[in-house]
Amino acid sequence: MSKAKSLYLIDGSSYIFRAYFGIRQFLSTSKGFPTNALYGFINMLQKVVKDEKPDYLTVAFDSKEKTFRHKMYTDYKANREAPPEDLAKQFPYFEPLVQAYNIHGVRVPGFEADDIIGTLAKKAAKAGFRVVIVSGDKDMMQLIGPDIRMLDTMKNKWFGVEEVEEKFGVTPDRVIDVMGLMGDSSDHIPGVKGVGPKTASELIRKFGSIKELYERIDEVDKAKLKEKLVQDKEMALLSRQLVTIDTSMELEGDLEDLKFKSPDNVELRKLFSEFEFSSLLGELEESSDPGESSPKVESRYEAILTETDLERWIKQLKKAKIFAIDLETTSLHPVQARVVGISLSCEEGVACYIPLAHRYLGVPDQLNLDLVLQKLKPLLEDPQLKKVGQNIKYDLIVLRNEGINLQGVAFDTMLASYILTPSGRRHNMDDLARDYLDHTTIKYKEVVGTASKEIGFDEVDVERATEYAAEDADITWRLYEKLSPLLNGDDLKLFQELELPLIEVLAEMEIHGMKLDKSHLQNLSKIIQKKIEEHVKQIYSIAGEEFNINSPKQLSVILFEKLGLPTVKKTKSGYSTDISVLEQLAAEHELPDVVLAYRQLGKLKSTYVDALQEDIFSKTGRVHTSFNQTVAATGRLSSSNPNLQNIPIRTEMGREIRKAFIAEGDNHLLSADYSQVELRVLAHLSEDEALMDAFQMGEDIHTRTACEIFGTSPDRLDAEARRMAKAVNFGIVYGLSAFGLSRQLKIFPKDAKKFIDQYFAIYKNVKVYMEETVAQARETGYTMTIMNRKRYLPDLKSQNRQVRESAERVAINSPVQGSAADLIKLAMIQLAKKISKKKLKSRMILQVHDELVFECPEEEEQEMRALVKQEMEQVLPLKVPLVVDIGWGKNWNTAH
DNA sequence: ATCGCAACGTAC
DNA sequence: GACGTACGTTGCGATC
Repeated sequence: MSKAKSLYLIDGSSYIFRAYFGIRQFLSTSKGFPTNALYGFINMLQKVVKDEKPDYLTVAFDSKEKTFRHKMYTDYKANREAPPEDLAKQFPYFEPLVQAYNIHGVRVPGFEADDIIGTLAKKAAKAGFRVVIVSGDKDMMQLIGPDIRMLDTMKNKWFGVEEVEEKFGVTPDRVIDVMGLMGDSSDHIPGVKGVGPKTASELIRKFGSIKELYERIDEVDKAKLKEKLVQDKEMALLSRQLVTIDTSMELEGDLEDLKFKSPDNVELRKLFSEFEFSSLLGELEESSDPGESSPKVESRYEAILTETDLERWIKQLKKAKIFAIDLETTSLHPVQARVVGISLSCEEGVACYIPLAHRYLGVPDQLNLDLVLQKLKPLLEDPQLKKVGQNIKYDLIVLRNEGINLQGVAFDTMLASYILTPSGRRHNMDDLARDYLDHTTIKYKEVVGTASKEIGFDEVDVERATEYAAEDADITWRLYEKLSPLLNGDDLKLFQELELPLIEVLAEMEIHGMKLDKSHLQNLSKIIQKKIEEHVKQIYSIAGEEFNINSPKQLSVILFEKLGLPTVKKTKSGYSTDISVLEQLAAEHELPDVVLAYRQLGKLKSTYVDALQEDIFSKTGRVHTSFNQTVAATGRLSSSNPNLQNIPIRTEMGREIRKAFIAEGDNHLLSADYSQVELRVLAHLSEDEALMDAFQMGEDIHTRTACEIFGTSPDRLDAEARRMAKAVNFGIVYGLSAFGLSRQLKIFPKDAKKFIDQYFAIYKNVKVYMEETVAQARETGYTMTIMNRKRYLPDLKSQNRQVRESAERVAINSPVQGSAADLIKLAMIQLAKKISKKKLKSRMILQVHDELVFECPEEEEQEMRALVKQEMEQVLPLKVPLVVDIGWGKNWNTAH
């Protein structure tokens, strides 16, 4: 332990930008003042103060004026865009903040933070300090030496002489020469054109410096390179000067001024409350409690390589009754993943990693996979021993492949976070650890290697794998301890009664998968390809030239420049060519219709015919989607890899694609879908007499609405009127506007408004309900579903009308969409239970929001028809009946 | 080569 | 700008 006093030099300006761009979540005060950069900056400061306990500390800021570098080179930092407005607003508060921490802040006109830091670093190192530069900027690496190191708090990375040599291939004092040659695009430093980091480093290693390089330029053997170097000689010399940090500035005062005292809590409290940082305020109160400061958690991670150690852990876990588990595997796709290692934790800061299938030269002796699984199996299958995981559905599926039926799943940190805050944040472990534990995790990418050469986890060094994997279990455990007290009341009920039991149901569905008829898809591909080629020919001939029809940009040129068609709608970067635009243009020219036909076929072919085949497991001929439980803000599920929730159905060709979704062997598919479930939910929630009546009488809701709006009887109703009423019915749930409806129906906004007014005149309480829902959400901050699923909508208070109105539509839609999601999820759990209890061979295989698909043996048809209908319709007693339509067939098209 | 975003289109 | 919730493909510019 060195006794030298430590000096930490923080690169303030760079951190302000990094904090702003690093915190994706938009933070603001209730008045809408942005605070995300301030928050990130404070986090960094706290981290340095708490973790590093510096003896001396200063924050350096860039000069507000142009610096001496601008005078040397007018283009310096020329491609820096002006800071975003949100960020600029926060600028004035950083210096007061630093002051409140009782930290000496420095800003010198005409100089950058780098120069201040460089000057202080050299001075302090000379005076015997241990210096740490807190920054992420590679420019700073030229300053590193035996007594000067660099810390990047955001990446939790330390840089010493060795790390610099690793990065630049040269010692720190030669970094400026390397950078002079390679330039720095972010600061608009040119360097030598065509010379990148690799070449630059090689050259400096050979010649020692730029000066030497040009003196011995004839020794450069590659002619091209030599030419480039000669051409840009001046630029190289100038660039070197530009990247050179000034270490001999005249600074007022002396090092003793930088001594770190304790923060001025009164000032800090003022600022934190002004920024509305309630969690920071809370910490402030805690820390000012004398004698109660909790020590930082020391983590103890170990790799398990002997049976003795394994037994010791098994004993611990049994004693704990609940533990966190996390698997490392060979694949992101759980159905084909094999276990590489298992990590476990049942105490904060303590975790183990059991490497099982690491394979690389010199790998230490690992415990046998089967042996370990056999030893752990009784624990994992014991429902009394509770398990905690982060996205534990994944681990459940992988373990199932290894013959283990995980029981006793009591907590999923990802799911808990989703219940608490379904939207506006990510639920992955890295983000959760950062936000709830203020801990920066080791990133998976950092372990499996850099972009270009990524290795499998089984090739990762056991020591490194342990650091990473054990941390995952530790963090999962700590998140469990943090989140479980936050999850209470309605949230806890929803979690325990709906989302947790659903995990296993979804896992079974994913494991089972759905059979696809590959040869049918291959045939379709050929047929569609032919049609596409015909369309392409026709399009080229009409356009008079060949171009990429898939490129909206190129298509725009043809439509709007060459053919001179009128522009209808703009996108961010040009003119829109989407479906509504092309339909409108079809009246003026023959091309748009062909493009529309081409687009439709192209979409179907690329996404649903060709790409889908890639997802078929060749062994079984089945696809295994992932049902994500923590993505949709309303509580719906989502499906990916492949997405089976948006398989076409509306067009003839779409239905052809559905025919490729088949049942295995003699089995059949049973499809059960809720009829008008969202409108029924709306009737229930609003208790609107007319709407409830329509459903209670078993009427066709679109026909009923049409008759009411147009004042006719069902037998005299024309199809057109019913179509419009249908659009109104659908639109209502989304919070539609007269303008939106008019565009959809291609009628005048005036007429659309009439329809909407008519609608609300009939369904009076629907309007009342919507207004009340928005008002209540504004009051409480969130909307709620039938099962008390919350969705927070801070934008309801936005000053920006557009933002606010959008939030209001969300407030109207979320309870309806979310309640429908609750209903079907509950039905899924109950159905799965019944199917298992009755020992049926039928399997639930898909959920598409209001539809469930089962794969059934023929002899179970009658029983399944009755069971599914019964369970879905009676899932919860609503004020209107729920109706389920059942279909049966060999493929999804005929079953639906 | 790889990444990230925009535009578009499919479903409910 | 104007109607909610998702995911995947393609093009294309930026980055390495």
